[in-house]
Amino acid sequence: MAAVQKVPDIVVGRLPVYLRALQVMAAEGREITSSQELGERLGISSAQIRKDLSYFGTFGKQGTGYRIPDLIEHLRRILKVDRTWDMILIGAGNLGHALAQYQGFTPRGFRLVAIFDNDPEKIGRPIGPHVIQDVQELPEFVRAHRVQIAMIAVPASAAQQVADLCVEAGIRAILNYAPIHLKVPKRILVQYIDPAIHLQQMTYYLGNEG
Amino acid sequence: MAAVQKVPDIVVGRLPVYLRALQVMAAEGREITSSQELGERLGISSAQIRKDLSYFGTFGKQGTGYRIPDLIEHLRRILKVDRTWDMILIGAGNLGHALAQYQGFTPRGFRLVAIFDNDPEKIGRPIGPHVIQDVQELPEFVRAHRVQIAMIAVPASAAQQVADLCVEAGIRAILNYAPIHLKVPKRILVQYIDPAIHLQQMTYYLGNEG
DNA sequence: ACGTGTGAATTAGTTCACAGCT
DNA sequence: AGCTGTGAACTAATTCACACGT
Repeated sequence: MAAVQKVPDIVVGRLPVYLRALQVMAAEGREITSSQELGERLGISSAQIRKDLSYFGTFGKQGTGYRIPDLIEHLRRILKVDRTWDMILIGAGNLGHALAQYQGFTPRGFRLVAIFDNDPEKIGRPIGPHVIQDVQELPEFVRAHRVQIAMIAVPASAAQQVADLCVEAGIRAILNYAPIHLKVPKRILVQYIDPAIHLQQMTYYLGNEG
Repeated sequence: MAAVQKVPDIVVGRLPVYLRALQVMAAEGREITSSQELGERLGISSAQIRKDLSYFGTFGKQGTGYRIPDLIEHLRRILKVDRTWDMILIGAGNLGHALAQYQGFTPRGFRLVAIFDNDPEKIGRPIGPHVIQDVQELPEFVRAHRVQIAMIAVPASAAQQVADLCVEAGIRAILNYAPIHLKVPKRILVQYIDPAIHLQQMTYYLGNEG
């Protein structure tokens, strides 16, 4: 069955996790896997994996399982990472530097094409292959290069303003590292990364001994 | 009603988000809010917020709403961040440096107490107030200081090994930045941060024009 | 004999809607 | 008049379990 019905967000959210695990298996030289094996690796039920995949098609072979390279290709196509997406980064602090140097984007479908900051001390300095640009140049850059994805790594106090600028410039998806909820039009996709949120989720379950 | 029934994980996962938003409001000088206002800020229904809070007690006043400082205190107590948790960091690369310098942990209940790496070039070097220690010293340090939380910021190839070492040393909660799923005993809490996963979730929804 | 794909059954999560307090 | 807290109603997600193809 093709993806005619709307796929639940929660299912879409698991696909990249499946893809990552499959790529690990491929790197191990594995050719075939099963929903059961994949589920065991990820702590997910095999039924869940089969059901999730069934929203998009039928990729396995009964009695055998899934050919890893094939399933990887299908997932890459479904997630649209069978191409490379340009991204910009705003914020050239410690986190910005780490993101700028991160080698993990390229093999997974993403490429950083520009870094912006508003600090005159930083503008013009190199980070890896890039030079920090004035955030004022962001709108023109985004329009000229048709960039759709931005990563925001500025302080909380500046994040909303930067987000507004991005949206105005035509950015359609934001990965926000600032610890605030962004107010953006519904059409804009936003994902949040905030380590303290994850840590606080865990401390709830940690005993009081600490 | 007190937290007698088991609280769903998904509810626990939202509490830190509520807390963060309330702290923003408090910083704005606000004293009172309502489930409706909070929900609008976060894109969540007011009923959801009231229901979530009802797992833990009744914190609001009918006709009025919630006193922000009080609700913050309740959430901090519920999440056990009304104290400071010691954390260690393994991996002193770009990301490790960013995490080591991050000012956002302290105000939210966390304190980095040690940084480890296995690279002889890095061991002994300072990062902010810390000195990078040999990962060999990790077990003794964790035991001596009763550290319960570790952040893993090493390459994927080393992450499982580091996680095993942490678990063996007595770590109970792991925030893993390496792009692999960790195999750990069920009693260990693990949270994952992987920007590519978030990006791939968004590209699913982005049109094909890019 | 094995593992997929999938309706059906079950469980979990969200929203409704309103009594009750301020 | 306004907003909480919460059972009840509803919707969503997960798991079950098995027919079917290899």
